Amino acid sequence: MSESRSERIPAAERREQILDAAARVFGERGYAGTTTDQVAQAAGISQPYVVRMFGSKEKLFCELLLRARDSLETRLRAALARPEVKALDNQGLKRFLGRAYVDLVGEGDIVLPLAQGFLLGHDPVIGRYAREGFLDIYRLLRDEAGLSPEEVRDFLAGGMLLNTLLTLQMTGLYESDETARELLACAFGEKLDLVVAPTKAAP
Amino acid sequence: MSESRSERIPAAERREQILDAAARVFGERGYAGTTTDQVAQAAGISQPYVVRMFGSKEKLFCELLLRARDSLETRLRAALARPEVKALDNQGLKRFLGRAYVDLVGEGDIVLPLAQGFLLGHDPVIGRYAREGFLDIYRLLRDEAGLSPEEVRDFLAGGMLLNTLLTLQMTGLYESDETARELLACAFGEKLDLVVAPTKAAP
DNA sequence: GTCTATAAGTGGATAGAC
DNA sequence: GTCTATCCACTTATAGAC
Repeated sequence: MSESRSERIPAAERREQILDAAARVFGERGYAGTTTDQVAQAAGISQPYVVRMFGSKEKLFCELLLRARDSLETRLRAALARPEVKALDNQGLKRFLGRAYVDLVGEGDIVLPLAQGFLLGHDPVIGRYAREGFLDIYRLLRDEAGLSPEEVRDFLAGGMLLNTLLTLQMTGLYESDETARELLACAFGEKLDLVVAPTKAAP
Repeated sequence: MSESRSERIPAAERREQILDAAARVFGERGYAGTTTDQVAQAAGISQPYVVRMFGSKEKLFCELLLRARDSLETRLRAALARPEVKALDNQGLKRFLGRAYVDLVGEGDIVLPLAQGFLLGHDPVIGRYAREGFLDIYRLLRDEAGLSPEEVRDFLAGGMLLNTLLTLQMTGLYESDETARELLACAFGEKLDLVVAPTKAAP
């Protein structure tokens, strides 16, 4: 049923598996709160292999940060390139990009490591990475989307709230707590079911 | 010059000292990223004493969460009780409360543990505390301040952005990075100098 | 490409002296 | 009220076999 030794798989592919697993675990438990062994178990391999593949826990996390930032930037640029956006004013554009962000969030745990990274300002290496990533997104929204600083601020603020609700696992209270339900509905809007009833596509 | 053994001080007072120190350290490094020894050093006492005083690291952190929530609620209620607020519409009220929040943030590191707690949704005990605290604030803003769910959402979103900029230590880039300067100015507004040039009052 | 074994270090908590 | 000493569990990382 379960094999104690993993199938032999090309390194590049295994690397992606580990990154996926790591994004989930780090996204949920944070950098310091996650052990390399938890990542290994989530990826179905041994702990030393995780370390060997990325050199260190820190490097693995930085990799995650880069990946999350790239996904986000790619997604935002794709949204900006759509024809509908021509017809939108900045207010409408902000909403449109906001929906694109929620879509990305709902698709998996790619962005939560970013949210966790934002708490690591004190760390000499990860902190620098995280600040750079944050400012990159800021500039993208300002220069490529053409939003004013205030509009960018409001967009980012909304994103931070969504991140917080997710890492708080407020979504778990949706059924049982009326206040939570109201807040979640208001924050996620029409995209609510992406986070309260995460659809696992059939394989 | 420095005494290796601390002065003998009443427990209640020592308790406050430890809580202050712990708020700083936990606020900066997060729950898992902080050791009880770091707290002890910040408070100028021995590590076992910290544990003994609060029973465990977890209980100490929960205490911090409660304290931060109380401070925040007290501050918001005080703001709501001021005479000027009568003349404000909801938009103005939101801004007024926002300034009250920044004041509290600028006064010390009382609220950052809250921000760190919001990342601990996965933890069975701390997660519950943090969610409850978050919903408490939500209800206060909705029921006592009379804001609509959307207005509360926007207020909270703004707060989450401020928290993020703080824990990211973006303020450290104020001098050197133009983008960071623009973003910080936009996010903190007139209260900017509370966070970029923290004034330590002379004793 | 992947594992087992393990070294080396760290951290929370307890016991007991003063 | 506060410390020193210390235990034990856990964690990252390395070595080396297969």
